[in-house]
Amino acid sequence: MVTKTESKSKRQPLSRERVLAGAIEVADEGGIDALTMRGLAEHLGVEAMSLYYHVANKEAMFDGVVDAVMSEISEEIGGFDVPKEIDDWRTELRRRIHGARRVMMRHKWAPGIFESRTTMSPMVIFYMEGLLGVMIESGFSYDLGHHVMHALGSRALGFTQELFDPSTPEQEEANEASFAEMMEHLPYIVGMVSAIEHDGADDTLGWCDDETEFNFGLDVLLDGIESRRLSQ
Amino acid sequence: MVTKTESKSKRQPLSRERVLAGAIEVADEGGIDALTMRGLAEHLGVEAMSLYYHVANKEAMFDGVVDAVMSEISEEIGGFDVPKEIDDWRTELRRRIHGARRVMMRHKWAPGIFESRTTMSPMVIFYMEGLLGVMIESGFSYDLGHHVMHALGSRALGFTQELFDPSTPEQEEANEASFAEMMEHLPYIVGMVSAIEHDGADDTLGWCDDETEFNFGLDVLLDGIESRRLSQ
DNA sequence: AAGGTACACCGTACGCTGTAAGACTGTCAA
DNA sequence: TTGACAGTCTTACAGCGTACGGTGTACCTT
Repeated sequence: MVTKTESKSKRQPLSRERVLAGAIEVADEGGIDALTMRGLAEHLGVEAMSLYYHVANKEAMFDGVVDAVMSEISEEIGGFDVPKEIDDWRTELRRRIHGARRVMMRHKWAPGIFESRTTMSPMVIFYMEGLLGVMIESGFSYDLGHHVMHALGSRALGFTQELFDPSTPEQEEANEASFAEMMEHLPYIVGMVSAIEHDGADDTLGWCDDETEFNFGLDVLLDGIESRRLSQ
Repeated sequence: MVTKTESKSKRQPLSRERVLAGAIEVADEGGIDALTMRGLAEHLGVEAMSLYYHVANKEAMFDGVVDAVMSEISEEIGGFDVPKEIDDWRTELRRRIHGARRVMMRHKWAPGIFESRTTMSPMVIFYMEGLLGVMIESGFSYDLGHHVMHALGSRALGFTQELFDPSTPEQEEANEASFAEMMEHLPYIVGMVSAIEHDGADDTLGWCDDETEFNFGLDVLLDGIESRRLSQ
């Protein structure tokens, strides 16, 4: 009842920024499924319906989160502007994409929500504009630049769709168990696994180093694109 | 009350197969969000809890649906077995991937649920075994084959992660509206759009022909891989 | 000082979801 | 006839997003 000065100092005001930042915190801590309106409200010391003053609905909140992540990428790579002088377009694209990837790795849930958007985030558009600008200024035709954007797809933002990555150790075990069951019908995969385990050059933890694989795929694409640029 | 012979002839027994087939029907008709346990039950003329006798839970049902879609792909391309004689590995891979893609295009919701799986579907494993087999029998090292599987990613199954594809005409309009607003800050994208609209060679409906773009990306990858195979 | 007004937040309630627990029903074997 | 069991349904519950209306507070005007 006697809450005159207390409530004033305690509760800092809510805002769209605080809602989005809180959403990212909750998702970082508990995964995307932990990000519920009620849960986020509790995290912010507020009631669920209060969020709706700053955000139209959950879907709109996701849009905002995507924009916030893109801002983080912008900081990471020092903005999206196209430099006047470009030594090597591949180096410049790689620099941006790897920066985006670092941010994505900090927020493992982010790829999933980027994929689920159906309307374009302004910040993503500006990011794409930057990539395209680098290409155009390096002698790409608009047509080739367009193709490249599609060919890169989500790789432009630093992530790929790894089919079936287990998020928990139990799932990993389950996968390996079902693998073991079918082994006799999988001569090529079994051969591959044992061949890779044998020399085990570039894998430290599991037998697939995400970073290595991402770079391999990116290099194949960029190399193939370069040869098309030269012959265009 | 007098339902002696009626119910017997009417209700054909439920089964795991009927549940999964029904799930695919519901998703085809109303999208993945329309696929709820209650909705599926109604579609099958049954109560929701009856489904749980044939399927452990919704997640397990999704696993089953993935397997069912993979079976459809298997039929589409005449099985996953590795042929004894392979003329050109690229042609053979393309044949399989395009077959998978046709099935995915019949079930537009399918990519989303493939991406959401965390444990591996047996049928997907067999599909991958087939792709890898084609490569190994064509002179790939296991190491290179492994890289290729990662580099292809979801493209191996015939779909790519197109960032922000609007699923409704309203969303498309919203996108174009927000585009128009930012146009002055998007010189490269504006240039690209007008350049492509200008000659408009291979696009019939929108300005991006999914099929063309998919093939472009796939060709870039396969070409780049071939050159690495030759120099391995 | 008194009243008006707009903003920020909250309490309650509704319809939807997946699914746990247990009761019913029909079919077949002993 | 009796029992067992597979298959289905009834009921119930907790959690979700969010519509609606109310409440408190800050500030401006008179």
